Amino acid sequence: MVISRELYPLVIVDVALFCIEDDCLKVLLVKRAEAPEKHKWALPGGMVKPDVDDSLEGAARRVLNDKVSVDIAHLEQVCTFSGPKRDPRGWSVANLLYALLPSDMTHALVRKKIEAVKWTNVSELGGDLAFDHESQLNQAVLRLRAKVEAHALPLHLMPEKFTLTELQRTCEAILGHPIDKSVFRRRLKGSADLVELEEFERGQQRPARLFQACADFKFGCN
Amino acid sequence: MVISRELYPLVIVDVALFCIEDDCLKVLLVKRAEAPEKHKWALPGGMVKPDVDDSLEGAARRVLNDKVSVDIAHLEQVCTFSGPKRDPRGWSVANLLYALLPSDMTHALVRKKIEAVKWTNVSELGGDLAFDHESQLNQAVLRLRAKVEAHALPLHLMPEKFTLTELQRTCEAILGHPIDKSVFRRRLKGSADLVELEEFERGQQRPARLFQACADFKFGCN
DNA sequence: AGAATAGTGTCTGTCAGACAGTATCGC
DNA sequence: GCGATACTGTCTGACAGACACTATTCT
Repeated sequence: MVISRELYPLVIVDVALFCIEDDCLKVLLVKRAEAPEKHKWALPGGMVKPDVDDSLEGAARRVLNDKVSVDIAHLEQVCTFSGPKRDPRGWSVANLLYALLPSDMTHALVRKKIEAVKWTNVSELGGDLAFDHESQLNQAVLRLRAKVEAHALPLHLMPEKFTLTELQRTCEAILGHPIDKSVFRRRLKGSADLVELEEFERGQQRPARLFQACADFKFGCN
Repeated sequence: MVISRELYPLVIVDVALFCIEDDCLKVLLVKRAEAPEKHKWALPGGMVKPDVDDSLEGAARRVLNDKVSVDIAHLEQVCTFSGPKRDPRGWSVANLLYALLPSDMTHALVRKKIEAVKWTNVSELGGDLAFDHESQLNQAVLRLRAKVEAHALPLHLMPEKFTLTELQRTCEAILGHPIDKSVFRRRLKGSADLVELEEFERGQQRPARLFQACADFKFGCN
């Protein structure tokens, strides 16, 4: 059955999946195995399938499962890109969502239905992404940054247990600039999102106390 | 031509058009002239038409023009509502946008293609809106409030010339609580968005200085 | 002891909230 | 002068930035 592209827009979800690696904010890119934009790097994305998906968030979850076999804790709408030109297949609406992957799961990805996968430092983009994905990625980064600036803690990016210094490095990676240690820790004092553990991380120096996210933590709901 | 609803989602734009009337924040509701949800009050909205629209914003502008004959200065995406159940016609994606109408234009509306139009106080909703429009409206109000709380000035709601007291009343109507006068004015001192005029509004008391938005004002871009 | 990292204390400037005070109009 | 509204001044507390300081580990 042929659908008239003059009558119905394509509905797409694209996902910016972030993680922290080497104290840098990275985003998942996939190499497209099919036209259009074949062999180009892109955000993982795909058509919304009304017979399978229950919502845009569900579609985004399915796409991530299909392409890299991950289940995602946090998923959030950013904004929408639309128009006749942004996809050569026709008038389209791309719904951008972003998601956060804990840093102890970045190596658990399994490539499927695509040519390749990579984590790319968001500040070192080649500038040759498919479609309008570079604009999309910029919007997703801006949104994530805005949340952290509004004092939301990106705990979904952290492993189960972490030190305050690790959390600070994560926030710095997102914001793109250093934060004063005492300012950062002062803010955390009153936070109900963190649970102080009686465990310590032992290294080459003074051990650091470990923390974890509180049970009902949701990013962005203060 | 029949389209398989199992394969392609409906793409809709819904618009929350706000204005200030009697120092209250009001939203435009239209009474639907067609099924589904015939005769129910709803946000103005409609299908995106790829053969006519150049983007979701363009579609929203067209919808407002079609139903109440207004051209809108400020239009912004809020978020998206999706799923198989929210519209009886099938799996749909409703893109919610909001817009601001200057208070000296609220009587310029011309009803077209709909049964009726009304401005409704957002804090006095009957609770019987069509589809998920009540949730949508709540999201739009939250977004508008967040912007004003972040010190964006809702100048698109104001007439061309206005006093600081009028602007304060507008912000209070959006936020839903009073603001201290001196705090409000102190903030405005440094604002590049306002142009101080040499005109005054004369009334029963001491005349108040008039202001207007600066030439390149855009809501939310500080 | 010294290096390294964890964690704290304190000074300062900025700004919001609260509220009182002054200024300028019509009557 | 009086009422009403426009507009300003000032005190206070909360908090961010800057930076120095103490604490605890390993070598």
